[in-house]
Amino acid sequence: MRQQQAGATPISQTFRHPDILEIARREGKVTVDGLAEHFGVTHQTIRRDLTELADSGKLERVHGGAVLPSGASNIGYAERRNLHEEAKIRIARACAEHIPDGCSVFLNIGTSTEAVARALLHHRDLMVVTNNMNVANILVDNPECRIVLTGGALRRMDGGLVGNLTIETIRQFKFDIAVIGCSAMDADGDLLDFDIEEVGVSQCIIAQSRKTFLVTDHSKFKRSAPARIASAREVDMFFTDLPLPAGLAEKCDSWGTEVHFAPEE
Amino acid sequence: MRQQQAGATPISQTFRHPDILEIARREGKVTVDGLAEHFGVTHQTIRRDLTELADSGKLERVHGGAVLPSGASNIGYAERRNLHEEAKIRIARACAEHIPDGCSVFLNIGTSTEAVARALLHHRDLMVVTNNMNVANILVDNPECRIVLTGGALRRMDGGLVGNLTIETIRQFKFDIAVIGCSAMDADGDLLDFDIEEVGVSQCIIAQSRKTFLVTDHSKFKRSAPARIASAREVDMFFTDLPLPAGLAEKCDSWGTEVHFAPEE
DNA sequence: AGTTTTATTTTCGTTTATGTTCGTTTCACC
DNA sequence: GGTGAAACGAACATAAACGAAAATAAAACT
Repeated sequence: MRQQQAGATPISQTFRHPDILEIARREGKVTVDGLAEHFGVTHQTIRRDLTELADSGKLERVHGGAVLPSGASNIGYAERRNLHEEAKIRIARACAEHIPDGCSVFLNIGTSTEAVARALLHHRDLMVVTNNMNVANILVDNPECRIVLTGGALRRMDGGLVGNLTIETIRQFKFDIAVIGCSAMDADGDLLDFDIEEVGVSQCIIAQSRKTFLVTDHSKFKRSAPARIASAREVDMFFTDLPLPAGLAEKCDSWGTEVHFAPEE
Repeated sequence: MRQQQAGATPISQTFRHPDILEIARREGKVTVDGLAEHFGVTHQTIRRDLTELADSGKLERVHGGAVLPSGASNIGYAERRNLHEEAKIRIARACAEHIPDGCSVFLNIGTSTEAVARALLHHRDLMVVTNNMNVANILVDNPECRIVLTGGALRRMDGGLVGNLTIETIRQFKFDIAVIGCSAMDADGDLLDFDIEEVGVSQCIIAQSRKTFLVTDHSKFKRSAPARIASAREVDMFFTDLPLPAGLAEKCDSWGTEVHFAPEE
């Protein structure tokens, strides 16, 4: 009976691995041939090392060797962006139609708000404040849009700027419209998020805005998340792609929260 | 039997891809001929590389080579970036050699500091604070670098984040090294700038740093600008490409300002 | 001692990257 | 608006690189 090491961290800890990484970082790349000679071992052994290092994300395998990982950690994010992409675009377009030219808007972190940014590329005379570097990079292409970034540490995962600087920045503004996304939404109509820090930011944004727009695709209805941002009661307009779960629609109605569905084309 | 890899990431991997991207980012474009010679491979091979990079969205294919995807930055600035490009790269490299791994650095606005950012792509465990969005976009590719952006309004001209938020952010840090550029430098050894607001920022940076590095190419010696940042006396290391005008060299010497020339290769 | 586990080498069939050739498309110059 | 040269992509050949599995060596444990 063979025992297969399955769980946890299958990181084989060869003493070569640190050295390989060191060389890779110094030279930018490593070759199978070079390493085999350097350590006095077989090509096959080096290949196994490189495969392991690549599997754990420390290196990126190429034919003949390996290189440092390129675009860093935003791969998972890039995939998430493609998830429900068409729906997000439709939602974003509907949202953008309710954002008049010449007003001040906040866009927070998330793929949905980035989609809104893309939909705002032809609006005029906007003033957009954001804690999302991707939003800034997108709106650079709209020459009639003033862009303000909040300060903060850049989180590669999603381009977010996080930290206490963010809230301090937001306090200095008063927005016409806050456009926020959320990680999940439950049956009570509560907006939820995975990151407790972001919750504080979102709450602050809502407090500083005359109107609050929520953009969320239907997949968020099925998920849950630990931190509570606010109730949909505080949202003025809610943009999504599919009809709301039973009960939620009535609640929004009684709260005066306008629900807008982005029509499938 | 041909196996067609359909889903996921069909990005073929080769040593050349990272290099090609780096060249493209530096020069703004790449040519098939140039790359073929640079790597010592066939045109056909380069074409394949470019096709793959274009398919994955990293580049945009044109007849005879490839360019950076359109979205990015504006053109006037891109042109200025090419001015004295080789010199800037040499200067930046010399500067980066004096920045040890693991330290905290501020990079301010300017093409020269962006070049330094590119030279820091393989440093480890850095903490970089900047008021320059381009610097942030460059250093995203260094996974071992923490990036903090100051808040502020985005100035499209040069990617700078300007406004009172910047100084407030800087006050919260103490840097090992401040890397600053300037618009001009006069015979008295005074650093000058066109923008009065930036002067305040630069002064604040210098005050908050243990060491100050200045990066400037020789063209700045011939120009003048209205606002005074500081004297070269307050600079610890001065990186440039050509010998200083008469008189200035002696002054730097008497002030204890180390002058480093980036050698022409 | 003996046995199990782990790391490496050896071997071999398969995959992949690259160079070569050639017909087609695109560009630039007249 | 035509024409020649350059650039392009497809197809094929080949040599290098690859992964899987068995053989061997070296530790680690009983």
